[in-house]
Amino acid sequence: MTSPGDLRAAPGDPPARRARADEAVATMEFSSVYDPKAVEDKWYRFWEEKGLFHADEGDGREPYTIVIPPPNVTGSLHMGHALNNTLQDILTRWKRMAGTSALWMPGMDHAGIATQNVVERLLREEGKSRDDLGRERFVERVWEWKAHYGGQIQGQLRRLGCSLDWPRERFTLDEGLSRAVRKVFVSLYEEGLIYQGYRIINWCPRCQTAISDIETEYRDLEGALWHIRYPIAGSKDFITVATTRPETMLGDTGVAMNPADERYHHLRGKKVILPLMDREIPMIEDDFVSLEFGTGLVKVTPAHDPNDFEMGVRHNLEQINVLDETGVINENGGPYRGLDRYEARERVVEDLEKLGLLEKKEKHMHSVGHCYRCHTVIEPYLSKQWFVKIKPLAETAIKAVEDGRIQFVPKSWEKTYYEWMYNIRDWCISRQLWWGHRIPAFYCDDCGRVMVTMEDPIRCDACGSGNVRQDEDVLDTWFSSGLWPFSTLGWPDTTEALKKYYPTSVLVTAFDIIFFWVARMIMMGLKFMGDVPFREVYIHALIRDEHGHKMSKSRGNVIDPLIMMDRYGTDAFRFTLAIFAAQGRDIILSEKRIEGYRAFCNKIWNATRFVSLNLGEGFAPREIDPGELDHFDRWILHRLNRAVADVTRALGEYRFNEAAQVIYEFWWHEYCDWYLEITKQRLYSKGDEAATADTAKQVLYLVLRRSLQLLHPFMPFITEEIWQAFSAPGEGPIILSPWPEPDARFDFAADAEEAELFKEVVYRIRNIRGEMNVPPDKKARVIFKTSSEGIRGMLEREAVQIRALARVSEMTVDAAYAPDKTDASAVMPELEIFLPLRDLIDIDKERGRLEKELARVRGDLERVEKKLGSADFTGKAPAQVVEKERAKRDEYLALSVKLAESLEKLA
RNA sequence: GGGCGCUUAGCUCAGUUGGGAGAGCAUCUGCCUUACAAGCAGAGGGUCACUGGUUCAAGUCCAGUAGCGCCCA
Repeated sequence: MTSPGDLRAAPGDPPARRARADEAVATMEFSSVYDPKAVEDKWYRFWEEKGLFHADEGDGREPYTIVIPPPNVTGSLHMGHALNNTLQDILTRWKRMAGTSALWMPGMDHAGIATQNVVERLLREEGKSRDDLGRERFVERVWEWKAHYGGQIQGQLRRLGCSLDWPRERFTLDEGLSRAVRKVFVSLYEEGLIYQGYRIINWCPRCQTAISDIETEYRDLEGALWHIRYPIAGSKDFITVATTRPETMLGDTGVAMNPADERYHHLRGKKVILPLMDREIPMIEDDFVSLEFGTGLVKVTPAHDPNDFEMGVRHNLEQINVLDETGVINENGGPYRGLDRYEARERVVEDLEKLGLLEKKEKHMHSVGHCYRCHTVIEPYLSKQWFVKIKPLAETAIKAVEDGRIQFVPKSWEKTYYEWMYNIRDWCISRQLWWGHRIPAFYCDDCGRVMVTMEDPIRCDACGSGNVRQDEDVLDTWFSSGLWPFSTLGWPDTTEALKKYYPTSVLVTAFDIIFFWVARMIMMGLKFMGDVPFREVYIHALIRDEHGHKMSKSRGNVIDPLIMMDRYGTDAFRFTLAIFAAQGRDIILSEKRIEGYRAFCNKIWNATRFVSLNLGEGFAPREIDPGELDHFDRWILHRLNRAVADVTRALGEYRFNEAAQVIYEFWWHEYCDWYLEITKQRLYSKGDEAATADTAKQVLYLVLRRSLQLLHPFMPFITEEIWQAFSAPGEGPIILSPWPEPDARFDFAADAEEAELFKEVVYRIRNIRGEMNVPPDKKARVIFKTSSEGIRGMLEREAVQIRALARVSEMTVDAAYAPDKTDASAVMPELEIFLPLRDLIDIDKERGRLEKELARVRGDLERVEKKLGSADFTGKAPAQVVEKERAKRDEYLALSVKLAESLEKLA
């Protein structure tokens, strides 16, 4: 076994290292159909075992870093992951080949709520609850679960071919990252940026924890608006309030009106009687109350609504919490105690109706918050929680994007980022869970002192009491993910890795976690590293179903990436994702498309098979001397240069679809369709062409190798398989081979143009044959009529190729040819092509063909002449554009004249 | 209610300083041509959602309308 050091090129190696001359390439038998299953596992193991994904902080190369958006430990690979990680792998493999120290940092997220839910569900199946086990035993149980069932996604990422530096893998709950979390918490607390407070938070009664604002998803639901009468104290009159949540009235401590609302001025300073509870509550006046909505009077429940909470604080109203953590009415709810919130709603409404206090019930659409984890309806709930004071952090984070230290690609996402950052509210970070980083706050039971420290205190630092206990809550999982770009590199220690690889180069993610994650990493990175966590943020598409909905299990609209990989091979799947990944648009994936790119894999495979069969035993690659190249060699090498430049540029701009498209086009429609076909004459024939056979082999081999390299980031497996099955001694694996660069010796623009003319000639003859239904075995005679010396030279020189590719038996060039009535014809600039078809010709068909062509050309001519006839155009358009139009006119004119002549002969 | 995006061939989608409408799949025709039938050669198919504006010139820039979707409240 070779060690990684041997496979890896030294930093000073020339970029275009080639195999030494005179050494024969290894060849192998290729089957006629590519079988992905036979190669994928093999090469992944090879790369991983040899440590080829490893980036070495001491290698002296330029760093290139990507940190993986850590998947949940409970997660398994879905389409979003597949796209996200394919794109990161493309970038990483590209940059690794391009000679940088490319680090792709792997890891996972402990996913507090999700993981705890999974384990609690398992316990329930055993008839137990987490309380039966107790905190310590429960957390142990979660670790056990993780050891056995967690992290399935890692195997799936390997399956996808991800070149992650696995030995560096981190987990948000491991020792080092926990130390980072604690350090951040303690410093923010000491700075006053973390505080504890009583607030209305979003409470999930099922998960029984607080969640943050952004973890709450709003959905429009049809509910009801109940109009309820509250008697005015000391009067027979009553007022009417409207509410969507009647059960909360049990906690009402006031009724509010807008001070400008003249309808209700008679109520100023009055009190009303809260029905069912028989509590006297005050009327208050507050600008918040809308004059238009409902009756213009609103019940105020400070403990169960964020706006009411604010009003309650302004007017010094009592806060009465009527719910417990499970969403059941508590002792403050009087006779309704013990009822679930929805049962209580029904009972309250029934009772009001009996009392004649229910005025009416209307249908009402409103937006209701749901838990993003379990989709339970969120309860706005008053409780004591920990918060991050976010404004000061957000300000620096906004600046970092404004001044360009961080750039979003596509740029339009910056607006979304600003929008959120300007309106950001304090972040509730405490969760009433057991699985996570326990909040490092300690309370003295004797004096009430709160201590937030790096080391667990044994006694109170104020009164010396030993009755010290730690806060029961854990931190929001995103608190630790926010530190990911530096905590994974060793922070708070100053490691070599941290010095070399921070700031990271780019963060690749979908827009749906810009708020959850991207913004928080920026804030935390700037705060604790003093520098941005990444220089660019590439926001890619979301994969949606055919209706434009996000794919999700509950919708049942998922396409399973693992099944796609099984069915079509990983390379075809990855390539499809890449070619779909256009900027700024979501992806609606179709399986047909994956199938199409499986055919591309097969095409590559068979092209290789062709080359392999034809190079022959003992083929040895050597330096190519530009002087030995014929026009087609020059054409394909020129096109290769273009492809290399285009792919490199596109990748640099995160235009994955463009890069993939260029490679596809080059491989299939240039290399396979034309160059391979052209070399056949040179490889097989015994004529003059045979003299250039060796050159053709060298070019076939060189272009194949470079094309494989271009394709490698997209299709890692098939390219490595072919590369190694078919390489010269001393050449390392493709994954470490140097990224191709355009070779200035191979810029042959003029030859390329001539080759395009040749292709057009072949196409025209094929077109006639196809339209006239001339069977392939029927070879045709062709006469070329031209007075151009250049064209004549090309035709004569490439006679063998034209005969082969257009299936021509005999061809002549004759400037004075007088066509026969039974000739089919085609017209090109400065060239006419005639095929004497004799009895094969269908005169009507030929006439139809020419008429169609003539109509097209005349249409073009008309358009151009109209343009040129306008003084505005000739006067105002750039001279270059006008000149181009004139040239077009001359061409169309010539073509139309000749077509008309041909038609006349048929008459 | 506020913001953003989309509307191009039957389907899924490209189209980056405004200057010749494209790909894959599907359809039709002819071919098992010794790399590949997961293939080869050829063909048909679009008022670039609609209306107006800017411009010599608009799929591309601007405004409005309609439909669809997303995010936030």
